[in-house]
Amino acid sequence: MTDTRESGTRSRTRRAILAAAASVLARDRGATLAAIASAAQIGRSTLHRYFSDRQDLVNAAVVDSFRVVEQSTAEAAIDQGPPLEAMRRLIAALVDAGDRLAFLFGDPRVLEEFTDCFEPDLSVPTTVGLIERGQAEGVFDPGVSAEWIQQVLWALTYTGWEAAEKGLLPRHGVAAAVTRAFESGMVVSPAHS
Amino acid sequence: MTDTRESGTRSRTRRAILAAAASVLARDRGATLAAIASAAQIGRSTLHRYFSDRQDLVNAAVVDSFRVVEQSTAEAAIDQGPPLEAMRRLIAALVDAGDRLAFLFGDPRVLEEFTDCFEPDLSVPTTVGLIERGQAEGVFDPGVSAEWIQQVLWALTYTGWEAAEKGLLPRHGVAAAVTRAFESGMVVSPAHS
DNA sequence: TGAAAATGAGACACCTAAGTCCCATTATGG
DNA sequence: CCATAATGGGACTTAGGTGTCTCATTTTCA
Repeated sequence: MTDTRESGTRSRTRRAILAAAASVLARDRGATLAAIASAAQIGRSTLHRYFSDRQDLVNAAVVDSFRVVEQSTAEAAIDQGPPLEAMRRLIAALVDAGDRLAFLFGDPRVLEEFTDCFEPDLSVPTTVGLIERGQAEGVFDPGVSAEWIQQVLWALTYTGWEAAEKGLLPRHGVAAAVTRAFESGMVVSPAHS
Repeated sequence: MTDTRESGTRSRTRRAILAAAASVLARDRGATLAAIASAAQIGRSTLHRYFSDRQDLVNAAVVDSFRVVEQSTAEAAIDQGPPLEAMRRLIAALVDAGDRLAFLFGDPRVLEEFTDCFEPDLSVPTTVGLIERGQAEGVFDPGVSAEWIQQVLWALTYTGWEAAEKGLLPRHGVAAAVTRAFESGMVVSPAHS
C-alpha cells in the first residue's frame, strides 16, 4: 500500500511537507510555496524535489488529507454501534483532523475537482453510509438528503475548528459544541410554530 | 451618508463592480482583476479608475458586503417579534444575500482584518443582540456563547448557499433547510444518552 | 570510515497578474 | 447639439511567485 521503495528519510520529509501544506493552505489558500516550505522546516529546493509543480503539491495534499480523514473515520468505527454514538465518535475524529478537514472543506473548488477522479475505498465505511443507516433507523432526519446532512456535519466541524483558531471556543470544547449543534441545533424547546 | 458628489453613472458602475467582485471572489478568492472586470461587464482600465489597488477593491467589497448584509438584517426587523420568528426572517434574508455572505464568510482572514477597524452602526439592531434576546427568553441555547451561535448561523447559511451552487439543494429550499438545521439539528428524536 | 543520499542556499530565466498611461469612442446631461 | 464625463482597448513596465539548475554541506547507512 504505502511506498516501500521510498527511504525512511524521504518518506518522513514527504509527510512533513504534506502536513505543512494542508495546515498552511487551510489558513491561506494563496500561500507561497516558500511559506509552505518554511512551515515544513525545509528549503524551497527540497520541496521542488518532492513535488515538481504547485498543482502537483496541492493534488498530493488533497489526496493525503483525504487519506488522513478517511483513516480517522475508519478508526471511529462508524459502521458499528448505534448511529448516534457512531456519529459522536466521528465528530470527535473529524475535529482531531481539523487541519486537514479545513483544508479540504475550505475551498469549494478543491473538492469538486477531485470527487470525479476519485474512486472511494470500498473497504472503508462511508460517512454517507452512516447517515443513511441512521436515517433508516429513524435517528437522523429522513426529511433531507444524506448529502445535505454530510455537508452540515462538515460545515459545523469546520466552524468549530475555526472558532478554536480564533479563540472563540476552547480547544477541548470543540467536539462537544459541534456535537450539540449537530444533534439538536440552537433552539432549546421543541419549536413548532 | 452615501456619496452625493458622485454622478449617477459612476455610482451605478461602482455598485456593479462591487457586486461582481463579491460574487466572483466568493467562488474563487484568487480570481484575476480581469475576471472581476469581465463579470462586471466593464473594461479592466475602468476598474482601476474606481479602485487603484486590488487591496483597495477587496476592502471596498468587504465594506460594501457588510453594508448589504446589514441592510438585509435591518429589513428583517430582527429586533421585533418573537426571537424564533425574527431568526427565521433573518435566515431568509441572509440566504438572499448569499453571494455577499459567502464572500465575507468564505475567507477566514477577510473578516478578522476588519473586525478591528470596524465600528458597528449602533442604529442597526445586531445579530448577536437577537441571539442574546432569544437566549434571555429561553428560546436559544443559553449553554453556549452568542458568538458561537452566530458562527453556526453563518456557517449553515453559507453551506446552504454552497449546496445550492453545486445543485445539492434546490434554490427555493435553501432557507427552509438552513432554518431546520439551525433550529433542531439533524437528529429527530430528543436524544439524551 | 567512505560512498551515496538528502539537503539548503542561492542564482537565474520565465511568466502572469498588477498597475500605469494614452487615445479613440461612446454616452450623458445641460 | 455640444461640452464633458465615462468608457474600452491596448501598449507598456514592474513585481513577485514559480520552476530549474548548480554546488557545497550535511546526514544516513552499510
